[in-house]
Amino acid sequence: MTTTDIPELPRDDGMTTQEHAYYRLRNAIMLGALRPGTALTIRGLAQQLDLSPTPIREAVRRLSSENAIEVLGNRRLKIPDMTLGRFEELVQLRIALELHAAERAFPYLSEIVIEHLRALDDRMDGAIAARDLDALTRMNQEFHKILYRLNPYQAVMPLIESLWLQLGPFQRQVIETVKMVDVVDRHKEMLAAMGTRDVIALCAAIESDIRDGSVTAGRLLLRKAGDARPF
Amino acid sequence: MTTTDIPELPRDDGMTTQEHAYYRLRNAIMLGALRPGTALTIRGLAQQLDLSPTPIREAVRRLSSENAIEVLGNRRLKIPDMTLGRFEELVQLRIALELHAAERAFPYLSEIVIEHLRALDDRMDGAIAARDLDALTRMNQEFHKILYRLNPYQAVMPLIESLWLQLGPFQRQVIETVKMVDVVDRHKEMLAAMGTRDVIALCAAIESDIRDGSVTAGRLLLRKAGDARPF
DNA sequence: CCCTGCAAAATGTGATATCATTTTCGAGGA
DNA sequence: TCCTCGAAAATGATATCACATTTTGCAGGG
Repeated sequence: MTTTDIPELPRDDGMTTQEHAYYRLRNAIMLGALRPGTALTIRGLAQQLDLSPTPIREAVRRLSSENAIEVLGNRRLKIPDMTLGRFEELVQLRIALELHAAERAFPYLSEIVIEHLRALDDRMDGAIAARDLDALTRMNQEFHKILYRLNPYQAVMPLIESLWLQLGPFQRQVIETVKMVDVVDRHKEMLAAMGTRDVIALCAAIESDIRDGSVTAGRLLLRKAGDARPF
Repeated sequence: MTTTDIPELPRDDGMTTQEHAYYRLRNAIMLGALRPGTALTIRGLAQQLDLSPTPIREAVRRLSSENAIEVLGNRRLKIPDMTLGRFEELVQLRIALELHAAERAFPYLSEIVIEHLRALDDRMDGAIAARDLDALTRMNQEFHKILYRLNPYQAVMPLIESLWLQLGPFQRQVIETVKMVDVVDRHKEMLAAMGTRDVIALCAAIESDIRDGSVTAGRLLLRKAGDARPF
């Protein structure tokens, strides 16, 4: 068994063991701590997180339902492989869903929220200066999430997060390759569009934001072996 | 405990107990056998399905990750309530996702597939004549699924199915109220559009198909108590 | 008739044990 | 050196059990 480190995560009071395991695994996947193709075992994870297999299996099943973990026929688990075709599919889906979410959140935009997002963006500049990839990823997602969740009738966020979860394992390798400067510029564009209440410009900025990370990613996947061979 | 009947479902060979429980519950929810607001208990379900609580818990967790079952803070489970706001949100999401899926599946359309869909549509006419709601629902979903899954890089189907799952408990009441004639007409429109390879018309037909079921549904929800009170 | 409080029953959770499969790995042969 | 095969180890699945918490139902008081 490869001893992939699952980052620790504080356990809130009243939190179920299974819940804790779920969020810890989820966090690890989102941040790219588990690479595509990584094989997992329930007992191995149980040992790593120092829990019994039962809550681990439940956490794993939840993640498998979100397509973050693949359950193979022979009852073994792995982080899904990334292929060029799947990657493009996921990116297109992100665009479709996140633009939809932004449009429906737009009427709920307030000056207070925009100010909040501005502050978050400033902190992201700090994370960039500090080369803190994990914090940057987390805040980037938080930025989008705050916007999308303005719409009080929430059904879209879980779907978007499933996509983030599926892209997570691969994202790490992308970010490590890139200079990571573009991301934040797009957020500045998004903020400007929000300031002038320009929904078209906002959507355009979001689409660019999503695409930015994808260009080099696609190049990475192509450099490997087209579509057949997993990454 | 209300003894809500969970419809039986054949258990394929090599199928895990947990998997069987998952599909059986999923099927029950999709077909609307469990109404919104229904309270569930793990032990109760275990007794009903004649299993131990362990595989039930895993199945329930999977469904909770797909937002088909709500896990309340006090550790109790229920089928989520339906409100007008949530319903409209889910319908809008269906439209956004299914049009996206149809567009991306379109290039893979072949005459054989269209013929297959035509045959399925004929069988749906039979189900309508026989007033078999369950079969109709199943075949209706199958119809859409066959189309969307033509695109070989599948990531969208699980998201769409999560939406179907969330609409399922409410759908039953809608269908029981309506004369159920429109649905199939839309499928004929879809088939016509496929025949002439007209993607615009196909998308329009799909959108109408999705909306059709929603009009009366929205009216049902309004007749109740606006948005605050659950259905 | 309605509210309050308390004891009994029921529930979710998580650890453990057992069983059937699957994987691992090294010995022996080509 | 490479392949085959079989035994040992590891693994996933599931039932069961113990425990803490919650719900339920009823008795007693207002």
